Amino acid sequence: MATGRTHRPATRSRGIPEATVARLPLYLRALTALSERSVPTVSSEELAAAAGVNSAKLRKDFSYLGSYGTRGVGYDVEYLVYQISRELGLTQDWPVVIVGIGNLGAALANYGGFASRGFRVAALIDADPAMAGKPVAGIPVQHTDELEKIIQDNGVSIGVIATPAGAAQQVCDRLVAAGVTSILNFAPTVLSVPDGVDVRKVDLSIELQILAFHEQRKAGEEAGAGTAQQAAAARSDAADQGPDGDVPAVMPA
Amino acid sequence: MATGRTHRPATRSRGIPEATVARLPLYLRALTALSERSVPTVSSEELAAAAGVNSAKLRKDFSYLGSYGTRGVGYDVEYLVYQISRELGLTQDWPVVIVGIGNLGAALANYGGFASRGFRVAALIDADPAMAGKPVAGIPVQHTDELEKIIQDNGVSIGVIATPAGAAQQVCDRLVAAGVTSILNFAPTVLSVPDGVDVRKVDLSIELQILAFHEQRKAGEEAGAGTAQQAAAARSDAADQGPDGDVPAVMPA
DNA sequence: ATGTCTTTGTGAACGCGTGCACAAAGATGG
DNA sequence: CCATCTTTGTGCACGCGTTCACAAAGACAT
Repeated sequence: MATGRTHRPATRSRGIPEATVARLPLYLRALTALSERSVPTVSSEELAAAAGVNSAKLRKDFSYLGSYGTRGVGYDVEYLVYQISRELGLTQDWPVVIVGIGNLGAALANYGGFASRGFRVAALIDADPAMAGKPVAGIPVQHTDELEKIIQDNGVSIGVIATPAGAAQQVCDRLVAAGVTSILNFAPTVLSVPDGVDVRKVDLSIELQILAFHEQRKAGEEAGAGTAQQAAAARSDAADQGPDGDVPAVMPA
Repeated sequence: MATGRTHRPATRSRGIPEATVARLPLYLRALTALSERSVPTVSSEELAAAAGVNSAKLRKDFSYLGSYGTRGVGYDVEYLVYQISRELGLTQDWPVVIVGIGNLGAALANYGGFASRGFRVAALIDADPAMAGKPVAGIPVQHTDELEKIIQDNGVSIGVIATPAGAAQQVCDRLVAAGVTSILNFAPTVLSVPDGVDVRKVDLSIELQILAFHEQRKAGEEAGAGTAQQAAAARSDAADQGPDGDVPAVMPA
């Protein structure tokens, strides 16, 4: 998972476990798809399959929200969509600012998934004066000097940081000081924030490294057991070392 | 955290817990920074602070790798950088393909964090014939027809999917069939893959929804207890409803 | 050599999350 | 109204991950 929770150790928020909260958006997506196909009801088994989870887990997750199902029938799709939306706070409008309009920031601004669920890009902010006024995704970029004013005028409580790592903590501090209490961080840094502020991070590099670990392990197992050579054979230059073999100390920067 | 593990239920890979693997890149980043500042050794306490984790957790994590510390002194930075790099498989080259060169795909291609740790963008692939040959981040985009050939010629085992949701499963199937065994999925879909293939997903929309949940909870608590009005007051139009109040059924699409 | 001080490595307890398996609930048909 | 069948909701047990707390290990000074 490309995400990590910081702070809020594992406090059940009003009885709903954190792990369940993280799955609600998944259920909601599957349910929305069913709703668009005008499917009236769905069983836990079907919905679980669509969301890629265990059906018992799904039922237990829903049980935290209340008893919204009908035994022998399943769940009412529309009703469940509404209940989950409400639980996640998606029935209200969430203005969001994106700070750092580089390649990634621009991509995020253009991302459709933002607007679709109650999230509205209230402003794009960048430190480069040359960017100021230039429209990205139809929204003019504003300079960092305006940050505090933008946050306050728009009542923004969610900020997205897409700056270089070096600027992230500073931007974070300013966002928090201006009233932001939830931060989605794309910069490869550990942000420190005061109590009561939620930070979630998305880190491409970490995800790739985790994949590489498992990939290496697979390659090692293949080499160890005599089976399944095809993948190992296809790889050309992969420096066929054992998983534990001591290799010359060539380290990436 | 914008990531979720699919498959591989919780199998310790050669004794190293999954949770530990997910933190190793964090430690590595902190250690690399220390290394650049020529710091020779570091204590578990200092390093833990830099990585944003508990020091006991860090020590236990390192204990899975072996006994690399010196009691009374701490850990040798250079040695630890090397050991973790090796454990994560970063001492070898990992060619990666990015499929779907839209806004996000292009941003990923331009992302510096790729190249820095042994990951090399071997090819960019897009279904749009008009994109073919056009250079993005200095690499010419190739058409989807070439996918299988590219994978095999370059020995690619890690694929990044940045296509629209509708195309993701199909692209995934082709990647897997061609030999890819690790996938980083940015498309908002649940991918189904055969055993032995790892999928990690990065989903902006899910992260925002989780933040919204906690944000809503915070607002509710504030309203409930009579304290800390300043944040609630700053918010202008935020539809000041209780956390449980029944509201008119206005749902986002 | 001996004592002191720092810091690691880990045994043990605890809590969260997961999944099984089943009883309860309701729909449906006769 | 009763029997049957489907599907929910949940009690329970298990395992992973986290954290505490401390003994063991080594550095360093005397």
